[in-house]
Amino acid sequence: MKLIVTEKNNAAERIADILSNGAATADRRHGVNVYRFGDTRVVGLSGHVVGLDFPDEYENWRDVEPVELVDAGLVTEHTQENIVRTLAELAGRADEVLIATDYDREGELIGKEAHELVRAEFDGPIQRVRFSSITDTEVREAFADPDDLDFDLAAAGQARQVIDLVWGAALTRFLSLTAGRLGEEFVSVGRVQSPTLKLIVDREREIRAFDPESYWELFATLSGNGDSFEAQFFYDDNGSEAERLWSGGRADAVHEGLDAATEARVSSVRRRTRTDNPPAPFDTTAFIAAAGSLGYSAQQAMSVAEELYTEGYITYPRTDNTVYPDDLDPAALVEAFRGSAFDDAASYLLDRDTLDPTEGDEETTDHPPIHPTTELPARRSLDDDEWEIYELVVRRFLATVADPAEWAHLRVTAAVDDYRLKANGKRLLERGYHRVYPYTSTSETRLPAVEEGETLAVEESRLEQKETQPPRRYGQSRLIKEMEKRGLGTKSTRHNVIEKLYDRGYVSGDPPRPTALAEAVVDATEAYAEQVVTEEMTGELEADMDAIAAGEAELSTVTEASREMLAEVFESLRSSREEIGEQIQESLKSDRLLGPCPECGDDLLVRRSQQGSFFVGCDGYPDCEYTLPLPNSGEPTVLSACCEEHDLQHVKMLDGRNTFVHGCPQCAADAADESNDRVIGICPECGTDHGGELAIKTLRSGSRLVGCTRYPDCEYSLPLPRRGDIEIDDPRCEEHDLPELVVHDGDDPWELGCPICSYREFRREHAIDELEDIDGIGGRTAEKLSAAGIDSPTDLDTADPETLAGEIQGVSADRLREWQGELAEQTG
DNA sequence: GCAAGGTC
Repeated sequence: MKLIVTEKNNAAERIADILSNGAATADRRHGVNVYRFGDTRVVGLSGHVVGLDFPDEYENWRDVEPVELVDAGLVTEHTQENIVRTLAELAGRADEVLIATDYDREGELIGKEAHELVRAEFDGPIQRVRFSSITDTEVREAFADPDDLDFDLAAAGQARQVIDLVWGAALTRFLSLTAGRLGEEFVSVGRVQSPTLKLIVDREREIRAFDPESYWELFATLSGNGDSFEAQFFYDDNGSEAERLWSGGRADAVHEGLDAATEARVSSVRRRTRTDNPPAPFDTTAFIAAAGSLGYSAQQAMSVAEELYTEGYITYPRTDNTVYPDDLDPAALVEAFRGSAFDDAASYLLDRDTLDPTEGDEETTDHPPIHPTTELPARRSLDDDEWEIYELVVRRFLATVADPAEWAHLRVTAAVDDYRLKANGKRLLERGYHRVYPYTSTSETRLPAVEEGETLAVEESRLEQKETQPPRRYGQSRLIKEMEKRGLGTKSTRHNVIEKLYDRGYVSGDPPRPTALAEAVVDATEAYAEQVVTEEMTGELEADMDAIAAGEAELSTVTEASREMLAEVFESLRSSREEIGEQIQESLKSDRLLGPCPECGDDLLVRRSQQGSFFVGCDGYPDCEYTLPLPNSGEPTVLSACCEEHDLQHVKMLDGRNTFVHGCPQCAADAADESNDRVIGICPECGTDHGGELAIKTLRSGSRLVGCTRYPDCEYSLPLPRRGDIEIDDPRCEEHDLPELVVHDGDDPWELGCPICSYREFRREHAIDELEDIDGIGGRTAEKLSAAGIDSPTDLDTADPETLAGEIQGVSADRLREWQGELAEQTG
């Protein structure tokens, strides 16, 4: 039997399909897919199936000195037992084994792991095949000419594993122990995460140190032939054009001059056409950036893309490649979109003579750029996010084979006495790729047609005082680009690293802002282990890995030298242990510090109750028991803005799209204490028995609700929006005999209606959203389920498929059972 | 429980 081992299931399936001319069938063995055709079996790993770790005796953080990890031996352990067992069983029956993992360094190491697992059961030939993308020709050619595994290249990957583990674990434990942070909230350090964090912290320091400078800009409205346009004053500054004036006196003088003038003479008109080339194919970084401008975080964008990939609608989303492989036939792929939701774009493109795809700078050997496959999803089989991302990938592909756009640029300069004004206009001449790719701006700036020498009227002039701005914080996609530029992380890990910084409490908000903890950790690491907080370590590691791969250095020599360096770091850390610990602890406190306690003058801090909810409490506890509540949604973060009345810093609740500023918690509590409940009707729960009434209430946490006046004896309540004035309107709901509520927040009043009806509708929509998250359930089906009384995934899970199928048209009991299974899998 | 790298 011939055994083929790939890096992932998806690759196994496709390779089996190609080599068997579509005849392969799948079996499951210990929950692992094994593809079979003739005498061949193909099995996919799941990336690394063995992991590197310290032996058990190093497990306890308190009992082991971190420095002991520096020279500790390492052991490998199986991390995917089912796959390892399947592989071993297949190897036992094989008489030929081919390793077909990805064609890159990490793939070679994964291949070596498979090699060792196979070798334990089998002593025949084990060979390696390499192909740059899983396409018919490439795969066939690779299998016709197998090679040997490159153990040097795999050893280069092992060097990375060892060095990352030893440095990361030893320093993470050291900082966590010195700061007294053990358990879930440890203080982590790593070769990739720490330099990334330093990027964010350094930028924040620049922003803080920034000293804004005033400057002035001048504008004038010019008109001629019944048309008017805006022009800006400019002057010559040592041979280059400048618009900003740095002296207020000079700005006033120019303004007076322009104000006094009535006429401007057009001194030049310059027309140029500009070619606007279509974008390069998507690699992971460019994809994340494009999805980012649609509002997706890096992590969200990748999760959706991975889902689309697993379903077979797009190619592998983790790639650095920006050049389509030779055997991608662009015309055939465009043709596949005829008659689809992208028919217009596809037909337009197929009317061209040639479809010549763009290329980016990077051509790699493991995966093609991200593009759609010829398998098209039905709109209703995807949820809104999936469809939006799918459409982005499709349109990006279509854009790469479309024509360039053409712009007409027009520049007009005019003279007013000795002063000069300019205006720039642009018009889209040829839409080109913008026809199929609506994500980049095509907004035009129109200027009227004016001729050189023409006289225009000066309608009005304007002086604007401005200030220079500090550098901007890195957004997530910008951060990923910076990481890529510096060689930090890989296409598969960069977005996870950013997510990790959030999880560790190093950054919050979007764009990510560093916490005081992050600054303290970067400070401490810069002082004692500079290598790990700069990209220098990655650079040196790359060089060492290249040397190992080229056979010029030994794995053990490289890791020994690295351990030696780490030992020196620990030498210098030893005497500063207490100082570092105090600094980190202080930073942790300052991240939560609001201001003085009104009762005892000690510090008020954001704290967390044993139940996990946040509140404001005094550092003097238990001597001082002063507390203030916080809203019950989101994670609190302390802002720099401060309440003048109470000297407490404002609090913001971070909760994705539902993020809001809570403000001063003392003010919120005071406002609630001063507000009166407004009775609007009878409590539906206890009104008839105990005379409970429903009232609009404001809680000390800032939340508002419609609740029973007999609280806490009756806990009936309905949520109300946090912001805006609530008006009680005249018409009453017939069903519930309650008034309709109107929320005034901003310009448009929001008619909330009867609070019971409105909450019921909110619950229904929420239920539909949740049901749609189950694989295989589209928007329509979710609505049907909801109409049949399924209010949540739990309801679906406990429903009897036969009964429910009888109530919903077009949904069989079998499909319901399928979804129940899916649900069980998704919720684990 | 530590890292970073695969993959889901």
